[in-house]
Amino acid sequence: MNIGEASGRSGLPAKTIRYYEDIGLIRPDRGGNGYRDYGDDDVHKLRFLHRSRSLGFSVDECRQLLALYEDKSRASADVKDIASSKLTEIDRKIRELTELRRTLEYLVHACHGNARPDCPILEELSEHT
Amino acid sequence: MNIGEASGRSGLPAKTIRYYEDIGLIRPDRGGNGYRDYGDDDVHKLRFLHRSRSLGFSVDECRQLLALYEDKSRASADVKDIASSKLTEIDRKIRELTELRRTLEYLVHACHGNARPDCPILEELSEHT
DNA sequence: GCTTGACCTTCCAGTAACGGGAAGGTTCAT
DNA sequence: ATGAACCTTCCCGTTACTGGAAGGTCAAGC
Repeated sequence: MNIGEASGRSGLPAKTIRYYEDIGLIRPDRGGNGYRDYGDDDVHKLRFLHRSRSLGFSVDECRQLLALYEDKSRASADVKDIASSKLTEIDRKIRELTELRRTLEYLVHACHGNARPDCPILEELSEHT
Repeated sequence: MNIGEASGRSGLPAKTIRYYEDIGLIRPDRGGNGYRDYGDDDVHKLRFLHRSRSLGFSVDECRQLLALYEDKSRASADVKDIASSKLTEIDRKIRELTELRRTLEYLVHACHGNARPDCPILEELSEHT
């Protein structure tokens, strides 16, 4: 498929997809016309990149995560190390999002209807750190 | 307190804290010596910024969230709108992190000990989208 | 077959969100 | 009073894109 469809299916702008190719994250085929040609697995990777980027992982971390899949020759111990260090980080992110969620929920429900004089959102936010 | 201590307490590099001042996110006082002087509430804000940035919110989204607290004159309906649209996004992020977590967990436990021939991490990753 | 519009290509320049490091002022302990 | 450890501004570099120009390709309709 062309880059437009890959963009539509992955949610990533075509510009970004080309950029990811520039920095070596994905290697699409080329048609005789010079157009990039993406397969379903490319779309999987792009979708994965879209997600993990939006969750606060750097492009380099995404590259590591992708490598877990792609580098079939990598030793399993390495895979475990990288994956479990990411697991720790993911758990932290989930905890923090949950706390942020609770705080916003409070803001929506507790400060109802009228001007909030002293909604303690920031105190809430930092109390649970 | 000086920027070094504010950095230590918030987890943000001093460079980043100065940058956040440049773009108008925080307004510390200045001492007679020209040094920036941070209060506890500044540290709260910085800690909040540190967190929400690492969770994939843009600086501009963080600015909105901070504004929920700071702009006391804002109408409550606006607060609710912004906060609840962020709530939706937070829920999505939590869902995606949970799925990513499950996939990595699988990678760590299911592909144990030896070279993985066909660890379907990407299929897993995209299946649940 | 020829145009037209929606694709695609490369390239170059700009932006956002920092980070490194120079050049110099301040503070504090020895 | 001198060195270490802070702090200041300024400027340049990097990461991860984003916009736009200039031009090639393709499928549909006349």
